[in-house]
Amino acid sequence: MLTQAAHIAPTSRTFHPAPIGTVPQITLRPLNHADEPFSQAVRLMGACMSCSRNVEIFGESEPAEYLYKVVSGCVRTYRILSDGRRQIGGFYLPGEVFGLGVGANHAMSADAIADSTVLVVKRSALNAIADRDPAIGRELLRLTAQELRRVQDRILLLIKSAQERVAGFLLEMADRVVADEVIDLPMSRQDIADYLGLTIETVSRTLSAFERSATIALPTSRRIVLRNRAALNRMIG
Amino acid sequence: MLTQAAHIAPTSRTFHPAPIGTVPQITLRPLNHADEPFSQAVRLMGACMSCSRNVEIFGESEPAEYLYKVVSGCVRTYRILSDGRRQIGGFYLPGEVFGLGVGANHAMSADAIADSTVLVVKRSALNAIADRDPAIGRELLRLTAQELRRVQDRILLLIKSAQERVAGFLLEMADRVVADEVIDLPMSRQDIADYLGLTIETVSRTLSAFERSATIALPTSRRIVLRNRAALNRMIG
DNA sequence: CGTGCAGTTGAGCAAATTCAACGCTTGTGG
DNA sequence: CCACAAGCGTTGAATTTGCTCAACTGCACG
Repeated sequence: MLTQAAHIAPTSRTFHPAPIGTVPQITLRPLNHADEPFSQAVRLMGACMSCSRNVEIFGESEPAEYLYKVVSGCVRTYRILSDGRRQIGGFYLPGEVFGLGVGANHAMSADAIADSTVLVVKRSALNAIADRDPAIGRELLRLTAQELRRVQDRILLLIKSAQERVAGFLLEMADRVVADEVIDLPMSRQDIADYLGLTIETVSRTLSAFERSATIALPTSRRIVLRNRAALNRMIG
Repeated sequence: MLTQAAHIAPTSRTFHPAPIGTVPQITLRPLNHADEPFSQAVRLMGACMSCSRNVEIFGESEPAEYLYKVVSGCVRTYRILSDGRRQIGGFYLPGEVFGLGVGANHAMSADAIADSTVLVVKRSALNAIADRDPAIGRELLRLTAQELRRVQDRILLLIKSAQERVAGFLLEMADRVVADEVIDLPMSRQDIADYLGLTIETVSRTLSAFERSATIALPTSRRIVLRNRAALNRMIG
């Protein structure tokens, strides 16, 4: 009886990773660990594709044939509950991998929050070379364990008060985008609310309270300036 | 500003997996997948140890040298927040593996809820043979991904109402213990509360309400009889 | 028999949700 | 170009939920 999922944009389910031909404006930026066997394999075997805002990348319980790496933009994973509530599994920024987890089917749906480009690589191909090169398997395991760790950290957030959740969210985002003081959020208030298990109103009120106490500034609703990071750190305990 | 961690038993930090000599009453029961390379390796290379109630198995941020598999009893993992609150990461029943996740150090502490026996296997040994046998690596990945999935499912619980959380917990436990109607919980109300991000009073009240509505019966406080599983399923949506 | 621990229950309170209204920006069509 | 609708975000008031504090029960153990 919490968030009311609100307005899920009618994502066009037309997109599928199969058509390799759709190579868009490839922004070849320096990928991190670009020289490792895993990243190498992803770059060699992966197809680069672009998807615009609100376009679905894969759907819950669809066969999980591919692994994805964000090149630019931002992707969210989510589940819709039967009563319409939505839970966001995570936000994925450039350089981050999503679609992890074994089992035949995806546990969540994924779509682009902003216009994005994504590297797509066939899971079976990755597994095949993992059998020959242990480094690939280790990297897959490392990524999965890192994702596990991140989700565990979020559980820690979800048992806390609204103020602590929002503070924790801001610090997490500041940590993940290179920006150190000014954060440009790619996601809406509704996304943040569904990520933190709060309502959009509570998120908004909490941010306003932070602004009143000079902890942050809100030049625009999506741009957040951390004025007093120490105060935020104190909140999350 | 939620749960108040309450009464963490003074776990004796004396225990460490190193002393292999401490082989206790080894209950050799049929392990699941006992013939697979992974389980085989764990059985061959693992040391069986017993630990009694409230004895710590490993501590948060200790070096993660070992992997553990519950043989009998029940283990919980947890983190203590700076303000004293406790978050339980998970309960591990016989046959289940804990201590997963890479990185040099553990993300959580672990201790025995009831007198337990646990198989302990050196991570480095497992990694060494994983480089030669891809099946080991795959199984490690599978277990980590399964753990990830379980944690994601719990996030879905944590964004819901107290009633939904408790109902979800009961159904999860019913699913994991072989018992189909009568569940004997190994954990206290405080453990359940810290697992679900609720207070002990709310858990107790919710269970009482379930009993009044004839959804469950409570012969003793730790024994729960599911009288109307459909009603519980309806609650979790 | 008293002490301590685990669990239950009640009353009051604080926090977050719900419902509702409003402001701002954007895009669209006349 | 303006009017208007739609989407997003903010704010206020009333309500609900779950927490805090406190008392009380049953049980095990010395």
